Amino acid sequence: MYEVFFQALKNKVDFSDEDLTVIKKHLTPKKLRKKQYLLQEGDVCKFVAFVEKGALKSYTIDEKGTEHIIQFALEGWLISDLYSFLTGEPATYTIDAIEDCELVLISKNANEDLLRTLPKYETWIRLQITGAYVALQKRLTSIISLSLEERYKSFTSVYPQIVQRVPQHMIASYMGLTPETLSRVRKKITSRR
Amino acid sequence: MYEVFFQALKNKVDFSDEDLTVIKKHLTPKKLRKKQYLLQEGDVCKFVAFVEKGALKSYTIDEKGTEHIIQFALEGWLISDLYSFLTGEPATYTIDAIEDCELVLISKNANEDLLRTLPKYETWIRLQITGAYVALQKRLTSIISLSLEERYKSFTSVYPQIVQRVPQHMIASYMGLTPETLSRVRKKITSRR
DNA sequence: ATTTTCCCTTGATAAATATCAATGGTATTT
DNA sequence: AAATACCATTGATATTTATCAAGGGAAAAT
Repeated sequence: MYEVFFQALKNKVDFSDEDLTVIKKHLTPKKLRKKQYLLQEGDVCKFVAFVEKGALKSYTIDEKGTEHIIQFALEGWLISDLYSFLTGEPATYTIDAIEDCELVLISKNANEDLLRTLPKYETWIRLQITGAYVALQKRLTSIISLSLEERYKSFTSVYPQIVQRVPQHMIASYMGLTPETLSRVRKKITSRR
Repeated sequence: MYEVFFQALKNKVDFSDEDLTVIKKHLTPKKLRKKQYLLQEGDVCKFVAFVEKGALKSYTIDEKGTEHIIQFALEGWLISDLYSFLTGEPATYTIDAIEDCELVLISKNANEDLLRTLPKYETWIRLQITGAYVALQKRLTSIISLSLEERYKSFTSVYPQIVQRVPQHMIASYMGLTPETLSRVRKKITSRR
């Protein structure tokens, strides 16, 4: 249990076995069936979730009922509504399972305890969030500076696992497109080979 | 000197006077005239810059020579090419001054020393990057889920200082639009009042 | 085995946005 | 004070993307 999570911890920071034991005490495992909610918009987000297995997405729904995907999370990734988690405000995102999932939840209390008592945990969190920030900035850069075709190619080369496991209409949503437009972009790309 | 920076430090974390003295030793002041470069694409980014005074932008330039603005930074904000700073790879962004600037530079060595020796500094950095991540995620959300009009309104209400101090064509670039389109969006909004 | 649901594609058309060109205003430089 | 550079706006047109509608195939449910 928690194998993927512990591996992720050790990859970045040199935790001792005692550190890991302490961390373990603060974790809660959770399984989720495909299509189940992890978080619903309007609820307060009380955890950060680490994905041991499976795939999830976070998204908003607009007035028309259209889903706009903010983030995917596969094995080894963290997912949460960070703003809600940090402030206690109602979540603006919904999170649900694209596949059956095994998660490791870090509650607000657990997070605060670990930050207070285990400096290495804070280092790990800092590295995680820094990596997430850099990745998000790259995504934004590609949105405002590349053509659709280039964006899609870049996406498939950076996240081939997502392309394989997630339906295309979700990738379209993640890119801010309609499924029809993404289908046409893909056609153009493949017809050119 | 460094007043704004120290205020930003104290706002988030309870630094002692000794802490601040230690930090001060690691800082380098820098002034920049309007239009001067702080960082050029291709160079390695060797610092994180805190803005004491003035305004800067980071951006990429595409094959056509068009500038795509990734970030603005006003007083109290940090700006850098974080990926280049962390990895030592050549920067993908250029940073230059929109107004005359007074900056506080934190070099790579300074950053590493402070992280190693001053846990509170790590906490401050973690809080900064977390805030930046949340803000970036909001920007992304508005790009993929709002109409142009709503996005511009949201931008002006979140960043009124930027609207006042930065030419509109730069805001258009930041939004991924042509100046003409932004001008028309603005016209629509104002004509409706 | 059949039905149902989900997903992707395609076509026709509408709407949004970019491009190109021109103008006038304002600030800055000379 | 004149000249220059910078900036925002507007119009005409082209391009891109969304919308609406339909169909077919594969997977999942019954």
